[in-house]
Amino acid sequence: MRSRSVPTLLDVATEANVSTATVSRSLNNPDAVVPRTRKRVLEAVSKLGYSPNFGARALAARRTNTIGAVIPTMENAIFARGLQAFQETLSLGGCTLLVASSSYRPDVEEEQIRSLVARGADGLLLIGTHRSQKIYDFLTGRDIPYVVAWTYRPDADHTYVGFDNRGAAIQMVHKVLALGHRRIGMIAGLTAGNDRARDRRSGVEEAIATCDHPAASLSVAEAEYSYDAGGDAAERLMDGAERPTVLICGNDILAVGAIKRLKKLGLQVPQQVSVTGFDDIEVATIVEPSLTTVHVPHRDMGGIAAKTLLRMISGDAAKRTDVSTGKSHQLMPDIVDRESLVAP
Amino acid sequence: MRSRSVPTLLDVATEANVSTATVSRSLNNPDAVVPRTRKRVLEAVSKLGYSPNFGARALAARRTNTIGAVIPTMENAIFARGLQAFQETLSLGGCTLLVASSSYRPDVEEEQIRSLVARGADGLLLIGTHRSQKIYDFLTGRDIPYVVAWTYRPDADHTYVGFDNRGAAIQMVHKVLALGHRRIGMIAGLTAGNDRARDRRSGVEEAIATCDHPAASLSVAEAEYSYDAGGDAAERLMDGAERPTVLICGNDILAVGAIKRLKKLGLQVPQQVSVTGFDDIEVATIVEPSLTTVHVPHRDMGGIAAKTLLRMISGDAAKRTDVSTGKSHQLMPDIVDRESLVAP
DNA sequence: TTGCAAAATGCAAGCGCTTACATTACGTTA
DNA sequence: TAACGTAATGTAAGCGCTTGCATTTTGCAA
Repeated sequence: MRSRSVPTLLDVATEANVSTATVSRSLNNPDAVVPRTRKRVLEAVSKLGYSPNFGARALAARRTNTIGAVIPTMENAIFARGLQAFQETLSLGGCTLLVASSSYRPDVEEEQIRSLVARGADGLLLIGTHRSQKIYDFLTGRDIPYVVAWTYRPDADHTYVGFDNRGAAIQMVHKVLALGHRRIGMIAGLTAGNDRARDRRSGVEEAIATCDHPAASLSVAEAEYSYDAGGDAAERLMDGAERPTVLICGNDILAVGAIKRLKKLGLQVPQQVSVTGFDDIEVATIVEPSLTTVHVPHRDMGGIAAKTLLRMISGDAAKRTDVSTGKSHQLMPDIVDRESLVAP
Repeated sequence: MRSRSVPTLLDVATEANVSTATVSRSLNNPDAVVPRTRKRVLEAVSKLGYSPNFGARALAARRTNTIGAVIPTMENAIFARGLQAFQETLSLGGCTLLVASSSYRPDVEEEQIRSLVARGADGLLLIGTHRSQKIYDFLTGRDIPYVVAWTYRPDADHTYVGFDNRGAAIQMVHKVLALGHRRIGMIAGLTAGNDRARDRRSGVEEAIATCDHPAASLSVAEAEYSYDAGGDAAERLMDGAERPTVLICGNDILAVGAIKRLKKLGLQVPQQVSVTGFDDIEVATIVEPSLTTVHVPHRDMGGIAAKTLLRMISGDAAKRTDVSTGKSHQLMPDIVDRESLVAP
């Protein structure tokens, strides 16, 4: 039998014997109110257990100090880590982060984006470029700044904070080739609707097609993001006519799955087959042999994305989508040498 | 020079030549409107690219269909997995999930909880019980249902969806004792402000104190949630006067960190030292030797928590905090035997 | 003490939406 | 065809907050 309804600004005002305007100001712009009054207001606030209604505030103030992020899934360490940094930097800037995950489904992603915008997100963090133009138009039409992360493109279509997936893949191929490998297998992540996976795959394909080792051959298998799928793909590849001497993997999970399976099949890694990864998540150092992989500075990326977004939303509407305000930022991944890659 | 401002309900109404009430109804309660009208409205909506303002809606309707969750960190696989399932179930029930992370800081957590409530969360998912009574009062006073997850207690103070951390720890000790270990080391997670970690630690301590093996001894080290910290703690423990024959770890990350370090120090795992974990995250199967650990059904837990919350918020205000509506649910963890634990 | 500018506070108009209630349109029945 | 019940639509009052402008208070110089 409680349920005296939730206290509002007016209740606080009455309690403190001031107007609602003064209460509002004591809360949002303390300097505009004399200390004595402010103190009285704050007391009333805590006495009543008042806490402002966000929707009403957003409605009246037309600013929410909220940034939204839509990620494919929380179950992927690389997003988790980047987001954590993103959030930390954001809160330094006084912004709150709202996270939604799309399960890699474009329709869900679109819905989530709209939902975040409806909730008043002042800006958005998006993963990868691959989405319908309609969504970009929607965002632009509403003047909502966004940054595209985990990907970098030299074009000026969006504000990117990321790295060149394809370039890094090419680099890895060159390294593999230089060691003398010629029969190469690739376990790619699912490329449908995933530009990062696609860039990595096409980078590998291109690098091999255009290299000056005529003997170099490539066979590719795609696998969903799981250890088992990586293992299955590895098994399939090793069953092929041209048994590869190296397996280049689209991400560390696939690589680790591959290593485990190869060992189970009695193959020695890296003596008989080398394996490489991509992302450099922690498990890369846990698996044996430890994984030679492409290191991506996820935390830096999150931090820079946050700063970029903060800058973009603080600019006045006119400048929001301005190129100089939303300057893209390219991060440089590098290969970290561990044990899983050796000469054939 | 675009910036015709964002379309509102009124714009749509004008465009479709109806009242705002009709537009609102076509969107939220289609059956209340004749198909011909509805069609006209929907056309206007898509022509204008209208999308409702969430804050305004929440303000007027006093219901948001939103559930909030505050987790310690996104960088922990166990929360990520549970949350993913939580979200999936929630969206089946037509609810959206808002996630915030507290970095294990009580003050931040409180702030996040208030912020989620201010944002209109209809219900909350909280991790563990350890927080100031003030917060629970706040939630109760506002009639906001919440479930406490990742922990289960037989009391009726809250609605729990979780498991008995202490019980599981005790179980593990019995197993270790039964194998013949007597000099036991424990690497516990940081227990300050973390009831899960504390329960696991006290479970181990109690089980050893009350067992009927007078020779059994225990030394404990705490470590933050990282591989390195786990390794350091392992090293410290092995340097002690009574070198343990088994290391019981408060979570898998610590256990894996310990295994890696022990191997580096030239100790054979499990022949010279056994190691056990807690959580059963994927890396438990990657490390060598694979980890004997306590398996916790994280996904189930997320799903059940979501269903419980959904049930609680659909009840009318009077029943919300009713015991039968918010029935606690205890999940049963079990030990999965792998390679890292053998007789001394 | 008086007068005045500046600082502090109050007033009230919305922000975009939902919904109780009033009004209108429609299809039936006598 | 008239009268009436019902379904469809419209009207308008807020929901809780911010903020431009009006009003009051304050501090200080004369």
